Amino acid sequence: MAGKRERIAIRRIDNLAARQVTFSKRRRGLFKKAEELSILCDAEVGLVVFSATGKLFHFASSSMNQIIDRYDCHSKTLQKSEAPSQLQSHVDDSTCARLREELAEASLELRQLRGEELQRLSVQQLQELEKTLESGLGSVRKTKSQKILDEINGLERKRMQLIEENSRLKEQVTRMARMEMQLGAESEVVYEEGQSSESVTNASYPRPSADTDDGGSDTSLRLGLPLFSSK
Amino acid sequence: MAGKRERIAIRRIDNLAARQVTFSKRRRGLFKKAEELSILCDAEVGLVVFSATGKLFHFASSSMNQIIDRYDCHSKTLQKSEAPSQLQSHVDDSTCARLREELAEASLELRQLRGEELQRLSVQQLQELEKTLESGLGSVRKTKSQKILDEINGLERKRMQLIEENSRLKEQVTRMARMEMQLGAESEVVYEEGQSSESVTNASYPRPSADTDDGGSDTSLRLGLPLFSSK
DNA sequence: ATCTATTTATAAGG
DNA sequence: TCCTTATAAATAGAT
Repeated sequence: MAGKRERIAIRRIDNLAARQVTFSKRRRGLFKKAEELSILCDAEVGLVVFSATGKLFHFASSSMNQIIDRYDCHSKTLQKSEAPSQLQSHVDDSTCARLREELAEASLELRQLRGEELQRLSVQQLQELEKTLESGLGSVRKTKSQKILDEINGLERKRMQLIEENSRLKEQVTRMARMEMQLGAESEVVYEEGQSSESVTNASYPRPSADTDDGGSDTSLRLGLPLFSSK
Repeated sequence: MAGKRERIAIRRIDNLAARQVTFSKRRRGLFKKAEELSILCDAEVGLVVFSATGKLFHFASSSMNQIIDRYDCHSKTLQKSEAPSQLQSHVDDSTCARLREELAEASLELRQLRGEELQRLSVQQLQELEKTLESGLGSVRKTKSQKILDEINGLERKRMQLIEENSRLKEQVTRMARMEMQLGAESEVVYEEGQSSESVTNASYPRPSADTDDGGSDTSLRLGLPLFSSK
């Protein structure tokens, strides 16, 4: 009886009648969902649709003008020092429009690089996009590896410095212990000795020499884990 | 294991967390459907959503400004005489500055996705960039494959149509040749015969019937070669 | 974010 | 356009 429904590809429907039928069905669905979103989630939603034949359909959870204004000024974060001189600010109506265009274009490119809105692109364009992404990915991975190696080397260097400092300290402790020993008969005071050669604490004995650690001894570098995620 | 789903009433969701979760889910769905409608039905679609927290989300099949302009035109019905007062231009410097900022930001992001200016990024940020690129690349490849298959199918269909037309033409030629033969004694004129069944030219013999090719017989589809570059 | 049971949207056909 | 039905897609609720 009824149609065996099939999945359809998202590309322009060639048959005019079918396109119009689909347009009304999906338009209704879209407007319904727009309204539901605004109600369920307390969001402000504005939706404008022009059919291929030029007919206008629109929905606004509040008023369309209000939404358009809010969209236009979205981050007019500035109360700003209003220079009320209309002479100056009027210069750039067209500049503004051009900026908007450029921004729209850049945003589209960004979305496409992120894998969105690809349907209208030709195979040729997709090919270019793919090449761009591959090359970008290559650079990113190379840079990341380099940075990771740098950080590892940095850590290694610090570790070495600490080991050195550590032995110096141990030597010093030993020397002092010997001195105490010689005076021991008089004062009966003995210092404890011994620490694993790997553990370093900021012992409160007088510092043996100048600070050999340039830029503070912060050894907790934050790596963007997990390292080496995949190939 | 998973939730027994229940139908929900369409009214504001009271629980904040639930409202936010629903917002992101439904927002994605709505935007997807908006894009699909614009592509499937060749419609111009503009969608603006402000979350309850004031965040802006938007989609435009062409450019939002264009859509807003077209919307304004329709709703006003009035071309009207421009009030030439300087108060007219409501786009001020702060908007312009904001646009410039956004554009700069978008440009930087674009360059970084393309693998430039990565040095100042942390390993963490590079990691994120890498993930974004990988996912974008996946989408692009998927879309490209689909388009290539579409084009192949289209070509195959056209080829079939041409083969059919070809046989019709050959038949016609044969028929005409026979007729000439019968008249041959008188006029001594003979038409040549024969073409490989694969080759089709626009023979200048009278066309056998109406044009069966809707939308022109352009069979030279441009594929973005090389196809199937890599996985 | 991920998973499923369910609801919802919708393609195909009258 | 509306109706019907089978099926694809979205998503509520839970993890």
